[in-house]
Amino acid sequence: MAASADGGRQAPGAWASLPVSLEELCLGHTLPVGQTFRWVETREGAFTGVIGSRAYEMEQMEDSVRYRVVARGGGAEGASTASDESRSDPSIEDAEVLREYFQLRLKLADFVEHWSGRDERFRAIKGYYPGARLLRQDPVECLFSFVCSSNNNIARIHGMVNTLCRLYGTELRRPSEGLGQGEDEKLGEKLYTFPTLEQLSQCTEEALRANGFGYRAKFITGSVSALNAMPGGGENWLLSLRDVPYKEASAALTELPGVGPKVAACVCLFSLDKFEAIPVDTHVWRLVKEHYKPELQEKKSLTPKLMDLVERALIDRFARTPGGRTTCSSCPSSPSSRSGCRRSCRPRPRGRRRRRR
DNA sequence: TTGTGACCTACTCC
DNA sequence: AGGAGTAGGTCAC
Repeated sequence: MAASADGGRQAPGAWASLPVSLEELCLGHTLPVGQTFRWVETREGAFTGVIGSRAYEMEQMEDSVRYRVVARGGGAEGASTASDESRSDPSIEDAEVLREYFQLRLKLADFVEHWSGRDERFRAIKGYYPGARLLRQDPVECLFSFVCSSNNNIARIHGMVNTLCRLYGTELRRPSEGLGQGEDEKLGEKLYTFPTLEQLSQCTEEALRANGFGYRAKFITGSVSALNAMPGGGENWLLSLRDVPYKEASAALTELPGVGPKVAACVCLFSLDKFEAIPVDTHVWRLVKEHYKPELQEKKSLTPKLMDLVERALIDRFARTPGGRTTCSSCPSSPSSRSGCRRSCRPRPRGRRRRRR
């Protein structure tokens, strides 16, 4: 724990360590692959990003991941999903937030073994993507991030999510000594929480359009309004979807403007514990036609019905047990997620891929 | 039920 | 140089 950061200078946030191997958690295969848009790679193998009301710096080490909190929320905790941190040791809470976010209670090796036994192709390529984990994100953040994702690319989605945070989120406090000076060019000068629904309620379609959201502007304001109309509040309504079956949650989400089957699947998978959700995007669609369902080659467009079919095919292939039940309830990651098909297949033994910017 | 085009924007390819 | 194609789609016909 608490290794000193650099010889002399007192580090504002002490470094601590998560005892996980690269096979269990590789930051480079988990954070910049399109399931979250809140992390910036500040240098090789090191990322800075915000979870709830804490900003973390994380770095991939030989047999662990080290981290420190570089900024925190103010009095009003904003989008924090963690319980009250005043009651217990903040450093314990800091670690617990990470364990929950990275779902470290789930052992990735068990699932890699299971999928390897079910699919030859997975077996052949698994070594190229060690430690690619599924995150458990805040549903509000996840929803609005993926509403921005339609007809879009990762770099631009990243920019839009940052804009939402900068315009409507809460600025996080850095400890006294200016932390991380010098790496701020990539990071931006300030760190913000993702805005709460209440904060998002301030935004207008015109303001969003002026900030480059395009036709997604009315999706965002529309979804904010729809969520605000939910009895008990939109945040609670979204969280309550964790307790209903996947298809039910997905159907409820697609009622929101800007949320189609693909975005709903993303929100279900990345924030609502629906491990059987498979976001069928253009890449998954192509991959499935190429390797699993060649008879679909002739299909022109990807209709909701076909998305269902693709999803079922992948569930059958990877999650079905001989008894006919799926293993989805405990499945930590989907082998069909984009981490598999978008990345080159060059071996990266240390798992630290460069990202193009 | 499926197919089609519009929708914002930036970047790559040719 | 500049148009077409594409990027992790959704919506309205």
